[in-house]
Amino acid sequence: MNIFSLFENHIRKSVESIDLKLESVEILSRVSAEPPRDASHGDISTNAAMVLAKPAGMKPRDLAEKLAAELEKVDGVDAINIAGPGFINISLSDAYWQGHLGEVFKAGNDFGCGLVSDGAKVNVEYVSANPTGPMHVGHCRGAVVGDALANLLAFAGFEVTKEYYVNDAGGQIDVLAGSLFHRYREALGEDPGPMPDGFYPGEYLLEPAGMLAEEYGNKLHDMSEELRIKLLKETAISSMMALIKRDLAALNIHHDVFFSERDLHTEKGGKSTIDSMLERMREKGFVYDGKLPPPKGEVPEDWEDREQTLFRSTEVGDDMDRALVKSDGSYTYFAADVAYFQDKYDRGFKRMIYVLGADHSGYAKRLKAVAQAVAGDEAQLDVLFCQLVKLMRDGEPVTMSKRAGSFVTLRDVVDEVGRDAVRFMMLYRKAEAPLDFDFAKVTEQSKDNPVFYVQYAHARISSVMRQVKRELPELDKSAEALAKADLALLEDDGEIGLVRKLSEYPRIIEQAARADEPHRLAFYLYELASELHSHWNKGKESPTLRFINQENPQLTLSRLVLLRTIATVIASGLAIIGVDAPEEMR
RNA sequence: GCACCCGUAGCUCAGCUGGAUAGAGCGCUGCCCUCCGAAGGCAGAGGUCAGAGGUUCGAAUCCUCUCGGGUGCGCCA
Repeated sequence: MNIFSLFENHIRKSVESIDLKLESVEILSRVSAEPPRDASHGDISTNAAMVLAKPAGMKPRDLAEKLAAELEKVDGVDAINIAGPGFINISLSDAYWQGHLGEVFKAGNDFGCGLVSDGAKVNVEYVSANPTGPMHVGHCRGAVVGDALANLLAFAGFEVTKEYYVNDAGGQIDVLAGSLFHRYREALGEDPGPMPDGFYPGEYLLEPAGMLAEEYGNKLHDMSEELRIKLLKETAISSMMALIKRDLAALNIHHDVFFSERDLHTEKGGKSTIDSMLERMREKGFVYDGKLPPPKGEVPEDWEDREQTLFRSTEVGDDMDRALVKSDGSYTYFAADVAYFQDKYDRGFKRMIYVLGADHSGYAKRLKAVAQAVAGDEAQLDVLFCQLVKLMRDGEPVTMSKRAGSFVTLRDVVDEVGRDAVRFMMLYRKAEAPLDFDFAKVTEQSKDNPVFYVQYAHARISSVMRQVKRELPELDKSAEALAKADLALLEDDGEIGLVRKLSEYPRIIEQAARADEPHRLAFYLYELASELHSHWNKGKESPTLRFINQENPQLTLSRLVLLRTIATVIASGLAIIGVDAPEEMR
């Protein structure tokens, strides 16, 4: 129920009925109906006359006149005026808006949902932090943006899978296992000396080390190296993933699939997933043996020029070909990536979204190249980059240094400022822009803090609901009674204005979902809250505008419908962002 | 050297995939509580949209170049 697309249809029909001589109908896709920036320009504005004037061989204003004559016949249209270079501004009657409010109220939580897709499968991969320790604050933004985007797409009608790629293979895991063994020996009372350079010194390995010591005693020393390392790796990884899942849960993030990189390397019937992927790619001509040019700019001292197995990614848009096999014969991370994408494609996804940190920006081209090589135009791969977050305290940057031990974990931040504030603030900025996150501001309860401001609007509505029970105990406020309320009683400009703002919600959802920009929703909610606060304060000067009117229970009932609908939309939007809609503020 | 992102009010940022007189918050100035939550609202001042070209009815938005800031750039993960 997006009234703007509804009117786009009305406009197209009007175009048909005046029988323009258009060479192609493609141009019609540029015709749009949108809310004018300036409210005095009416309720809906269209560029139709300006866009179509040239192909139709007419002057924009003449065409506008003709279209206006047609559009005037549309139900609910009160007045039409033509302005500027040829804008057609449509004003809708109060009755239209009152009727619209009724529909929105009836739609309830479904208002605005399912408008973009009919259940197409989308894979959103986010977080994917290495399982070598707890999550740090740098992971935070991608986690929130990815989660909100997944929620948004699901609301818009996609069948979304939230996925986490577990990098549980490669050298870092060897190091992690080594670090755990070190801690294990300590737990047994041995003295293995100081933790070697490059190992993971964090205290988070103490717990799994203790568990190993308790369960196995000193038996790990007696095991074959192969068996011991296997056990250490498995223990370390499951322990670290438990940590990470706990941290994510604190942010209310729950993935559907945890995809293990190790599985791609594991041989089944003598062949790993990567092996078979390479065969397929070799057949397609994307795999060859050759030499890579040395890196541009500063060439590393230990650069050696040698022949290796390469992926012909330049063929599909990348800047250079990429290595698939390391000098020791094992596969590169990139090889696993190709196999991973192949796997997603084989699982039936036509669209894969990767939410990555800005430090991976160089990765976009090769990922797109992978998608092109594997799936051609059958699948779409989008990369969403989240810029860095600068932590601030009292206007001063918080310095982070692992060496100095002032390393900020994601958990620290959530514990200090709360889940809602973290999630909202991470989305109150477009992802590609850097973000300052000030601890002081985010915990402040004032309009300086948008999280609070939006939640406050919801709480205020709840407050009216509580108050009306006291002031009008006799009034039937049940859902059935609300559904029957006479909405024609709502005729104040502020009230109609609020309905108008509500009508934009499906449009915002659509645009945000199509552009992969969940932050738009956060800004919309702020605007909606602002209109509510503004209208609320008018009731202070004009008591007749207060929501509760003792002398007029019927009017009160109608206003409760308006309030309830606003609360529903705020709660709906906040749920997508992943923030609570509280009944009261504390 | 190359790639990607950013540059909008004193500060932090929106700007609806090209629309009308570029908008919020903070800060500054002045107002509004006998009243559903003032944890709020109203009004005012504040702009060469980094700069220069181009595309067209129309550009903060698209293209090219320049300047400035950030991130990354061989078998790491």
